[in-house]
Amino acid sequence: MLWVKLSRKCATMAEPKTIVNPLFLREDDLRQAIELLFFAYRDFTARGDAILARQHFGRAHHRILYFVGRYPGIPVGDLLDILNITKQSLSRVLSQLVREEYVLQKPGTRDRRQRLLYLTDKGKTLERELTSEQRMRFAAAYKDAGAVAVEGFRKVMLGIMDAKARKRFLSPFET
Amino acid sequence: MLWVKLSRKCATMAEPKTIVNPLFLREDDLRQAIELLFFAYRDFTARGDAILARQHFGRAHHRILYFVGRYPGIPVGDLLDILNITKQSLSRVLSQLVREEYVLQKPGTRDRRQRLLYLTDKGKTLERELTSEQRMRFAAAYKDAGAVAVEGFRKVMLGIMDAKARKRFLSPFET
DNA sequence: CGATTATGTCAGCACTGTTGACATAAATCG
DNA sequence: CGATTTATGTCAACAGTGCTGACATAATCG
Repeated sequence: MLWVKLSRKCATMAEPKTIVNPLFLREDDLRQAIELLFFAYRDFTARGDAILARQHFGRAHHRILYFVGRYPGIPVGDLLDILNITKQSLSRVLSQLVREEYVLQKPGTRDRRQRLLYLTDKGKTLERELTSEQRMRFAAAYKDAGAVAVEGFRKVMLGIMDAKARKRFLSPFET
Repeated sequence: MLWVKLSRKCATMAEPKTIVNPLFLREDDLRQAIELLFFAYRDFTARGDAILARQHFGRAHHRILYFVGRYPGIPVGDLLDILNITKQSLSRVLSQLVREEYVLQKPGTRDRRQRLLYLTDKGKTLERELTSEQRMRFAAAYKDAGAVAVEGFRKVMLGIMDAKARKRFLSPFET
């Protein structure tokens, strides 16, 4: 549309970056960082949302499928910690996934209060469909960017996360 | 909570990268990438959401304030392009911001159909409060990660974005 | 002038997150 | 054992955000 006019105003957005002093972070660099994250996340999630809409599902369904697939047998409480939402929010979506047989619940053996979560075959299929698009996206981006860039990406993302999440990410065996 | 137990199960997440199978490594790297983006975005937006909740606002309000602050005088259509939402979705939030005097609308001079958007002082204040937290987050992350990592982050994020958005980001003068 | 464009609005629906209240079963502690 | 805590679930209400569909106005354009 009026992207040309708009673009004139954001000329600084794409000026050649010859980063001289990393400690002197310009306002514009930080704005650009915010926008990179915004646009990347926006496009990263867009196709998954479209797939989910077919099933009358939303992004929350994908998140559950993803993390249950990632940690088969995960208790509900751990999932809540990962997602940082209330049990009521989780319950609505999770019970739907259980009812429609994407997710299976088994009582815990050590602690029989727990409901351990597993993907059914149906759940695995949908999870794969959703996540594979995102993996391909990262595979392409990683390949284009190169190993050094990937390590840089990792560092910056870890720096953006809260200390708690970063700690978990880096030393999962820690109490 | 049960993070210890969970952690046992996600051992692959942080195991030293000495595993031989290259296919497994690749899969795991990509999963890790997805999770880095998820956790970073989750924590990146959390504090802003809390601030917005005070004003009975949501993330959409922040996005409008942000981009109007970024491109003063932006027409509504351009904002729609940036946000990738429908005019109805935008309108609900934008008219609220206009009504409560965070955003000012002026008819365009060249094209009087357009409503050019500007932040009021009130809007600037709130935008600054919201964005400054995010800028500080990136400032700290960038500082810790170093210049090389920042460039890597940029590359990967650009690779994740859709080609259209990447093009705009990289060559804003292009038609 | 007729068609298109920029913008707005009303209505309805769906997903997702919140708070508050209440409930059950199992583990834990004194 | 009995009291308490923990893990989980559920009902209800409310708010924010995105969508579709339909309709409206004013300005621009050919």
